[in-house]
Amino acid sequence: MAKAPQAAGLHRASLTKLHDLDAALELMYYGWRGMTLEADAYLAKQGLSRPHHRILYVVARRPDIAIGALIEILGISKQALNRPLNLLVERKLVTSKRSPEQHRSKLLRLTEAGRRIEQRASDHERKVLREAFDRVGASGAAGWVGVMEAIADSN
Amino acid sequence: MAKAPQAAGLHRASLTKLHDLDAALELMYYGWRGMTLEADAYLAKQGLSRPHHRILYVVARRPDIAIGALIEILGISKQALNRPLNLLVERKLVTSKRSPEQHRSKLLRLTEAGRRIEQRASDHERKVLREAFDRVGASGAAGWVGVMEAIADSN
DNA sequence: ATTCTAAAGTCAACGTGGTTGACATGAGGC
DNA sequence: GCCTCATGTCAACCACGTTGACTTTAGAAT
Repeated sequence: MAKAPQAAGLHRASLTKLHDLDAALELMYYGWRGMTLEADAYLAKQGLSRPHHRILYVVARRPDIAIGALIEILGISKQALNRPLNLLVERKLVTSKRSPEQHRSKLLRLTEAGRRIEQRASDHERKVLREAFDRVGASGAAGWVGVMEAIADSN
Repeated sequence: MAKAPQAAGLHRASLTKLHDLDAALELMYYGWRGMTLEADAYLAKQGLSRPHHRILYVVARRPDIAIGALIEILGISKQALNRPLNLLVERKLVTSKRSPEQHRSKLLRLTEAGRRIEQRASDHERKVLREAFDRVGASGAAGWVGVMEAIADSN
């Protein structure tokens, strides 16, 4: 976990389009990168990366989530979760306690520091989105949401 | 290189939203996954994965591209390109020839088989986009493009 | 012709994000 | 006391990326 992501892909375009939807396809790629670029750079400065952010993001929105539920949501294996989560606990960004009644599962929460980092990383992403939405106005934003929902639900 | 990507993330949502843009942020995540899911599954069946597809995609749109230019566009190192590209050449999906006059650089092209796989993989992605665009109509699609361009160009 | 340089190829070491499989621990249910 | 479930941990593996250090190839320059 280190290293800021590099330039990559340069400027989009420069490729001739073979199909009418190639431009849209590339926009999805560069859009994803555009949204995450600053956030990844910020996380890298903190010695963290995307998987850590995903954990922080989910735990922030589901305080007292158990490990098993977190695994489900992230869609990764228990072992894959282990390392990044332990790092977050070591760094005191996440606390892991057994609850009073339900001792069987551990409950995860963000510490103040964890909340701060989650917020800042996500803020970078939200900032990019906000500026884009502002640029195109409410109707454009609504269109974007409609398309993305259709894509997200296409599986 | 093998294994189809697994479910992961389940259904989107189920997370409480801390900010007004959280929904959009998650839409970007699930949108990217939604677009690439089928394509990745298809590629996995061919024993290929995303990096191979990126190579095929670029070479298809820039026939006779040199290795150096490909590295630039993909934004990865020469060594990182080497393995997947060699696999593609071994499988006769890509040909690599020195040109008559410019012997210094090799020129890459897709074979018929390479073109076919590139097309099918990209078709899966374009299909998802097309259905989404059809669902929201031309104005929604235009909004989507506007937002994505703003995001892509935000760096 | 020899030397210099640019493009490409190759090797080794490493980091990180995943995967399985196997096994240990901790705590509630019966 | 045992069973079971949630969690933790170890080892092996794979894919994808990185640097660094070289070699090979072939055009360019003196």
